[in-house]
Amino acid sequence: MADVAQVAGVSHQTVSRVLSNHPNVRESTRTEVLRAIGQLGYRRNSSARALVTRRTLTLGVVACNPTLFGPSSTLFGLEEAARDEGYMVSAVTLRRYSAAALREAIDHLSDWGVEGIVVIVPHREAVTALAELRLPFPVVTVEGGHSLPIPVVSVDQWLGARMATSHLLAAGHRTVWHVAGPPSWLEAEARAKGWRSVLEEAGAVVPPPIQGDWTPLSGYRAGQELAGRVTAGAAGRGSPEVTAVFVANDQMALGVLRALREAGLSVPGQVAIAGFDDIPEAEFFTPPLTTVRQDFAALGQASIRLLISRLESGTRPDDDERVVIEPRLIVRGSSTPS
Amino acid sequence: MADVAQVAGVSHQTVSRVLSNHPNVRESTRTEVLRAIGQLGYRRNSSARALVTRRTLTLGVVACNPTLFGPSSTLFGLEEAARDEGYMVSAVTLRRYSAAALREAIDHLSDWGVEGIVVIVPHREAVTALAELRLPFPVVTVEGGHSLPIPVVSVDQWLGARMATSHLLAAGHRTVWHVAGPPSWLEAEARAKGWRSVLEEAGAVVPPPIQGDWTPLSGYRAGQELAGRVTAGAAGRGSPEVTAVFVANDQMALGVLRALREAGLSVPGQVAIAGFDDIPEAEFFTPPLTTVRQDFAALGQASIRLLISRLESGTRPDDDERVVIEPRLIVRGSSTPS
DNA sequence: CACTTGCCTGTGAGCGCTAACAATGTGCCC
DNA sequence: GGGCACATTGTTAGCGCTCACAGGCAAGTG
Repeated sequence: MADVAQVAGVSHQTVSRVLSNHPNVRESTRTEVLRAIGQLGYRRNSSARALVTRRTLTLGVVACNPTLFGPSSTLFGLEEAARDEGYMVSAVTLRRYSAAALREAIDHLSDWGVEGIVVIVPHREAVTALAELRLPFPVVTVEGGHSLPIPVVSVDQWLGARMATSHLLAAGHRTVWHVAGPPSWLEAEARAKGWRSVLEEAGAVVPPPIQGDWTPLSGYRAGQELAGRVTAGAAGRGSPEVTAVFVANDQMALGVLRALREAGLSVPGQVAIAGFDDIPEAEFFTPPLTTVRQDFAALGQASIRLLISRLESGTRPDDDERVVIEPRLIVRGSSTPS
Repeated sequence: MADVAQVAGVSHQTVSRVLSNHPNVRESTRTEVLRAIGQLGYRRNSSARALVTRRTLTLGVVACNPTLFGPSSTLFGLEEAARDEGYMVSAVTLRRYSAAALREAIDHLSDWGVEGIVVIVPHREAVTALAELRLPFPVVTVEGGHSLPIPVVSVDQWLGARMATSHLLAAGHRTVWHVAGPPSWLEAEARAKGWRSVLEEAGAVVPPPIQGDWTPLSGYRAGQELAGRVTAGAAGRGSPEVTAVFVANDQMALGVLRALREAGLSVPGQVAIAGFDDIPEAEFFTPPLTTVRQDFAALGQASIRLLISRLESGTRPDDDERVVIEPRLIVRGSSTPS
């Protein structure tokens, strides 16, 4: 910066003012400084700047498996929004979903001086641990559950599950089976609750949910079990007939579809299926999958807006701030005869 | 740090030595300092440290659409590897694939003082622009093409395409059609070249490749065109019969499968299909998709290793350094009668 | 004409840390 | 016992930047 000042024939402070868009700089001086900057290829040192301003303009993100469509889309929207606001995003991924792993990830981010973090880990243990940490900077969670005093941005999972389940019931099915996500995942829990609530309101029998782990393989296994029930159905084993299934995510739904097809069952003829997420592939499944679309990018943007508003207000407003985004039911061939 | 020093009854320099694991510190002093640190909840200021050491320990990543399975998996492996080496990763995503967008992304990273960057943008224009930028820090590309003087880490796309094509030919097909990715993508080009080379070596007719854009929808359209040819095939329009198709990625292959099925064609009975990537869903397509698996996580790890080795050697070794990872053919039902 | 006002610019201090050097204490050799 | 090597600690000087303040100059005011 001293070099630039010398070339431009001004003081380093004037160079600083030009770079910070300070108003009180004569136009001719400004252009002269900018010329010198261009000539020298100068870039302001961010560390020195951060040191004196006490602002790193960096936000941290803790993400769970970012290989999945949802988290990665959220991250995408989040990064874009942060960049527009002049912040940098540093992401850390979680290998295990333990409290220790979360703490380690947050420590790592703290070491680099992030001003705030977004936690995209809809996992009960992790979020609980998060609430217990008293961190010296603001935290926002995405899908972090509503029972903790941490601001959260989420899609209404409960409502989405209700939409899918109601849609299936409305098509005339007596009841709707459910392939659930792992119980430690908050989203899985909310979806299961939504599903159950609709059945109870309708006075329908609530079949035992089948446990999956989000992967297509687990969906496949669940599908095999369901197929077995359909085939053995006439024999009557106390459980209600399987004619409709709400699967907690699209990947598992893919596995279910395959298992049913292998068992010779037609979808939606014999069994209607609905998923959750609306991954790009869902429209091209066999048959195209009825599912619940989540606006992941909006989730990311909202989380950044919330985080930055706390950062810049400086205040620590209500810790129970909530942003809820509505999901949308996308009806396709897996639930309606084509 | 001064506070810690006072509490521990030492100088700030000793505190610094403890934090840097300097050898010459008496054990009793070290524990005393650590105790003070714990008591005060002190954290070393990364900006001040970066300012004086001239090391930010931050790496930048420029990624194209990280919603896709490949890039996001690479990013995942990359971040993990970087963290193990004590670096932080800051990622920026590209909205458009222009030279200007790339420059903007890199500027953004530079402003935050990254020590080096990994560019995961297998796009011709972007990579060419990258080669022309003379950046003051090391750059490594993932799938950045081998024709430029930039170190690159990649899966051998050409070989992967050859594997898939050879596999289809070996099954007895006269020739193999190809649904290609956008020509501006280096991976699309390499896969098309590999496909073509096998056909030429085998003396097979090379059908005109059909252009897609990586999306399931474009695959679906390509599939409709192919289905049309099969049905009209007997009429003979100069083009060879469609009995096998190598699709440049799994998402498009999904679209192709659906279009063929809608046209009443059986896979692999009438048309055999192979894809590329091995996304988690591929195994559960109808039928399960034969595809070429890429080890994306290894790609990310290798890119970090390469980048850090340049960083720490300080030297600027051969700019044509290359790491090539072998792909693997995964044979499933879409290419072989079950 | 002195005085204020507003604009523009320069000066000096210091953000929190590490590198280099200086200073102390401790043990060992001749 | 003097001197040397070594381990341990303290002192000082910046790293490159922004903030607070001071100063200079032109224009307007009483």
